[in-house]
Amino acid sequence: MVARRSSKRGTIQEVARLAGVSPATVSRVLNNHPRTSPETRRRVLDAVAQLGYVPDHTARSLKTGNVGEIALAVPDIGNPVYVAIAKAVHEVAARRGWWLSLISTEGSQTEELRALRALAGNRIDGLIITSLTVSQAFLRALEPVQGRVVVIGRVPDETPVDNVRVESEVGAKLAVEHLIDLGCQRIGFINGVQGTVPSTSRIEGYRLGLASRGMEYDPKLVVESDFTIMGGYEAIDRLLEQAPDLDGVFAANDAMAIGVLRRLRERGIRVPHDVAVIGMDDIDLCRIATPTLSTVTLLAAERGRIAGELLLDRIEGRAQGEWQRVTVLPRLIVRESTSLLRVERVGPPHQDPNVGRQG
Amino acid sequence: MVARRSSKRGTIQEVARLAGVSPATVSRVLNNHPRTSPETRRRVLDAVAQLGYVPDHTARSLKTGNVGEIALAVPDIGNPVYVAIAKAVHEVAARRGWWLSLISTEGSQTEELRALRALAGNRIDGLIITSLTVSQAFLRALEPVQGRVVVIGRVPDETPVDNVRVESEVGAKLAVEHLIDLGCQRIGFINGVQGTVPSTSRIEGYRLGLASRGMEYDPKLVVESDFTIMGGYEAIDRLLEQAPDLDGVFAANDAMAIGVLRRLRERGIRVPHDVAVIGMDDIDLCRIATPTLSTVTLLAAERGRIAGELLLDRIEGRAQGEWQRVTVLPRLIVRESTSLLRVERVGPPHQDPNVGRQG
DNA sequence: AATGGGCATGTAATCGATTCCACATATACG
DNA sequence: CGTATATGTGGAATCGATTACATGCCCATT
Repeated sequence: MVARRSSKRGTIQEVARLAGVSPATVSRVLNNHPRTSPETRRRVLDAVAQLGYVPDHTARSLKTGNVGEIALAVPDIGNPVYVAIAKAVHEVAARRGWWLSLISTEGSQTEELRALRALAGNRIDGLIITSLTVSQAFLRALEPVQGRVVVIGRVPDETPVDNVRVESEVGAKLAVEHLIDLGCQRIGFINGVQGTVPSTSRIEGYRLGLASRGMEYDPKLVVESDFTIMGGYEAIDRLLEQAPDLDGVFAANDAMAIGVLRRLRERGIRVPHDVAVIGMDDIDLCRIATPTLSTVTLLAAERGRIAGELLLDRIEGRAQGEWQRVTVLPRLIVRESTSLLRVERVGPPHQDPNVGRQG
Repeated sequence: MVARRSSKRGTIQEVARLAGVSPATVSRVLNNHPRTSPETRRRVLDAVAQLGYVPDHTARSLKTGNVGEIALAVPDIGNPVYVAIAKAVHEVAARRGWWLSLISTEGSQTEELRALRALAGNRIDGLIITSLTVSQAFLRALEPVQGRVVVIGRVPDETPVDNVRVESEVGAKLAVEHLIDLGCQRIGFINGVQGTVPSTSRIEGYRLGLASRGMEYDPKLVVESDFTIMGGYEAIDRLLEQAPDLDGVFAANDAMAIGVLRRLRERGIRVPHDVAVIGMDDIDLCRIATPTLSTVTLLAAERGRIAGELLLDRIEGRAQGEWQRVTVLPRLIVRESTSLLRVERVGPPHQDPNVGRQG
């Protein structure tokens, strides 16, 4: 990585010379300082236009001590959940006059630490980070950048950051209870990558849901996968092998649930008649899937918005003291994949009643 | 947008004082200059560790004249095509030691110009930009940043940038010819937002495809939509109203084609038996859709990779002179939505033969 | 006419690193 | 032993902006 700035766009000195004023005056005009005469102002702006001058952002940042940019680091920009978060943060940042850039960490801890280092080195002013696995190294790296970082996803209580969380155990519990209330007796669970924060809380919620309805936990009903469509597609085969009497499936996210729907259709197993399926996240695809997919929304956009506001409040100096802990509550969304259970359907497929609601 | 750097992480001066050397020496150690004694090196690194010192990126950039960062500006990070491009660029950037950040312009020209200004102001070293509508203002803004920008998407020949293109007319033509060769007589076309570069070239290809097989262009067979799933969903209704005798549909992208599939299923129209459907882009969803969706790939990942290499070759000084024009050729990918046309299907749905191929 | 205040502008210090140049010391060579 | 060369380190200039402070001017007030 070697580069050298190529096209000289001119400096403030050259603008000053051309306009016949001092660099200080040019700076004042460009930054809209109150005391500048209209005449000087015009001369400076003319010179700027003539040279095509653009202030050097690096020099400006060095002097002013801030760069006007925040970043959002997510494990995978291909994941619709993170896209939803990103769009929400982007909206907040734009409204409040900040530049947002996105960083895809590909789930690698090295990349996460790199993002935190970028923050420590003042490459950016603030960072919103969503980490799948909150390690000790990660927590240590948060120390030196206190007050400039917001974590989406649960961190230990004493961690010195603002934090946006979702009670995903509660969400998983809602999903399982919903299946049970529909009449399901044998509910399979397809989890994501073991050891990650989301997978841990979802298996916990699965157990809670069973317990709350007095049902036994059976390890035969649980398989592990990887949070992708193809992962769900192959996981349902393993699950059916372990538990052929299955009549409901809860997948730890919608992507896997959609893989499940696809595979079940291939195998001639009807949803929801033979097996009811529910996912989690409420991505746009749920409304496109066949049948439309019931799910539990974890309010990704809402969390993104909150994280954005928290971060900017903090780095704009609008908020001080106490680290914030904001928790959002999941909601159940019922669609075709858990409707009409064991009731024969008549007539053509109908329009999804949830079409048009906010994703 | 007001902020001030909060936590002082210390400066190179303080490290120097603690290590009992000069700032120059600290800098040399940190940048792995050849002539530094092991003893001094150790003392400096100890001091760095003790203070938790991280070099100020802004100051470093000002002096060295480059920031080690490139950006990719896309109209919509929610669009899988741009995600594919982003992943490819990210891979190239990481391999070559550059930091990549993503900018979502939301299709707004203001945001595109803002990205180009960021480049002009040395906030970033290089930029890859994909623009839906190449305006005069846009082309003018490219002038001052010559040699540091790559455009994905066609620009006028004389434009002073490296350029990666795809012959999407040829792609559209392939799709239409494929439908005709299957026996389709009345092929509808659902275009995206009129006036954008992609939509212009796709309607052109549609006409070319018809012409090459001696078929007439009928305006009744064309409707406009917006490149989204929901857009395709409602557009097919309009199209069927104008042309009830339709037996094939070419949608200007896969997202709309998937909306079409969904709506046709709701209306009890069988694909491909009654109407064959083909899209364009080859997004992952094609292999998940019911039926799996035939399409024409425009090689998004490949274009991203090429753009990344071109940009870095240029700003690393590895390439000079002549502006590059790289064109990739679309390929037809046949799946269920255009297979077995007018042949009754037997047995259960089969595995998509394209599963596993590179998206 | 002298004084004072407000205003527009210039001078120069500053942000925190990198790097050219000079210098001191150590080593090699004849 | 004296000179030449190699090596490690420090001093100070520098990148390009912002901004505190100083300055000079004009006009109002007494």
